[in-house]
Amino acid sequence: MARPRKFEEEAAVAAARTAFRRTGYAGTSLSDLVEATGLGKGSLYNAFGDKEEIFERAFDGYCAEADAATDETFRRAAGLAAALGYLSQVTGDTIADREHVGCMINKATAELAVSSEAVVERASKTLHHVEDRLACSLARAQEDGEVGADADPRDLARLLLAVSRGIEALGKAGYSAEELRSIESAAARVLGG
Amino acid sequence: MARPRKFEEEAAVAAARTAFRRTGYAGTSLSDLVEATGLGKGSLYNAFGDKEEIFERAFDGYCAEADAATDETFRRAAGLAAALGYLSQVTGDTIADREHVGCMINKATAELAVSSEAVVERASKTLHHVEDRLACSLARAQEDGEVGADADPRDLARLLLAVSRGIEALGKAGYSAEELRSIESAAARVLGG
DNA sequence: CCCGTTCTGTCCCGATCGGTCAAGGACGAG
DNA sequence: CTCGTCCTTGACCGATCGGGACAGAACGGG
Repeated sequence: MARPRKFEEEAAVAAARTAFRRTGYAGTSLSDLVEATGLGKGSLYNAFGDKEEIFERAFDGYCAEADAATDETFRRAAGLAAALGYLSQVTGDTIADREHVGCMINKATAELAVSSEAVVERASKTLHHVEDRLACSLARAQEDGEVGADADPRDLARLLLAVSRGIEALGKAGYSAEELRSIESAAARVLGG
Repeated sequence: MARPRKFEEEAAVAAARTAFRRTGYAGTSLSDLVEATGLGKGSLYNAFGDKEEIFERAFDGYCAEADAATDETFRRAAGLAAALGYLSQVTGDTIADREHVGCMINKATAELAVSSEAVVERASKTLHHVEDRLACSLARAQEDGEVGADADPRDLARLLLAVSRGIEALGKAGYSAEELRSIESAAARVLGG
C-alpha cells in the first residue's frame, strides 16, 4: 500500500561503488553520486541515509563480490595450481587496469584505516578469506609433494597474499606489465622449486 | 631589502605532509593545512601556490626522505642480510604504526594514481630505487653463495619489494604483528633456504 | 474510486570549500 | 631615519559541500 521503488537498490550501490573506486570517499561528492546513480538527491538520502552509509554499502558489496570471486577461482583448480592461479589472476587484473583505478580494498584502507574501524575489519575479513583458500590449496599441494614438506602452508599462504597485494600496489605505482609478471613468476619459482 | 620569511619553508612542508598522510589529499582542507602549519592562509598560498602544489612538495619531500632512508638501510649491511634487513625494517614500521597512518606512497598512489601522472612517476622512482638496492644486495649474496645461483637477482629483488609493499598493505588492513612477522620470516626462509 | 503511504524531484540551508586581495607591518638597503 | 619591498593577516569571494524539508506524483489496499 505504497509507492514502490522505481530503481534497483543494488544497481545504485554498484554505480556508487564505481564512483568511490575512482575518486575515493572524500573525493566523491553527493552530487557525484547523484550523477553516477541517476537518482535524485532525495531518493539517495531516503534510501541509504548519509554519504557514509552509501560508502559502507558500496564497500561491503565490493568485498562480498571479491569473496565470491575468490571462491570461484579456487573452485576451478586445486593444489599449487590454484594458488598460482590466484596470483596470476591478481597480476592480470592489475595489468588490465591501465587507468590505475585499483583494488577498492587497498583504496579504502589507505584512505580510511585511520578513521574507520569498520573498513579495517571488513577488509581484514576479505583478505583472510583469500588467505584461508590459499592455505588450503597449499596444504593440499604439500600433500601431493608439489611444495616442500618443511614449510608451513599457512605462512606460505600469507606470503603469497602479501605478494599479490604488493603486485597490486606496484601496479598502481607505475610498474610495467613485464615487471609485474616477473614478480609473479619469481614467486612461482620460489614456491614450486 | 625586504621582510624575510618568518617561517621555515621546510618545516611548513613537513607539517603539511603529516596532515596529508593522515587524511589524504581530498580529505585535507586548506584550513586543516593552516592549522597544521600555523601559517596564515595567505602565507601558505603566497609561498606555495595552490593546494595541489603543497601536496606535491609534501609528497616529493616524503619520497626524498624515503630514498635517503633506503640508502642508510643498505649502507649498514650488505648481501642477504641487507635485503632481509630492509624487509624487517618495513615490517617493524608497519607494526609500530598502530594508528594505520601508513606509507604515503601507498596512500598517494591509491588516491591519485587515477588523476595524477606526476604522483605515479614519483612513486615509481622511489620504489625502483629500493628495487635497485635490493637487486644489488642480492647479487652480492648470490656471489657469496647465500642465495641459489639459478635465480635472477633482479626478479628476486622485485619479489621482495612486492612482499614489503604487501606487508604494508596488510598491516593497514588489520593484520596482526605476529601475522606480519610470519610473512617476513617466510620470505626469509624462502630466500635463504 | 479514493485515500494513505511511500517515493521522487527540487529548492533551500548553514557550513565549508579552495582561493583572492587589500591593508598594514616588518625588515634591509641606502 | 626613510623608503621600498616583501611578508603577514584577516576579511572576503563565489562555489560547492553534506544534509534536510517539502510538495506533489505514483502506487496499492480498501
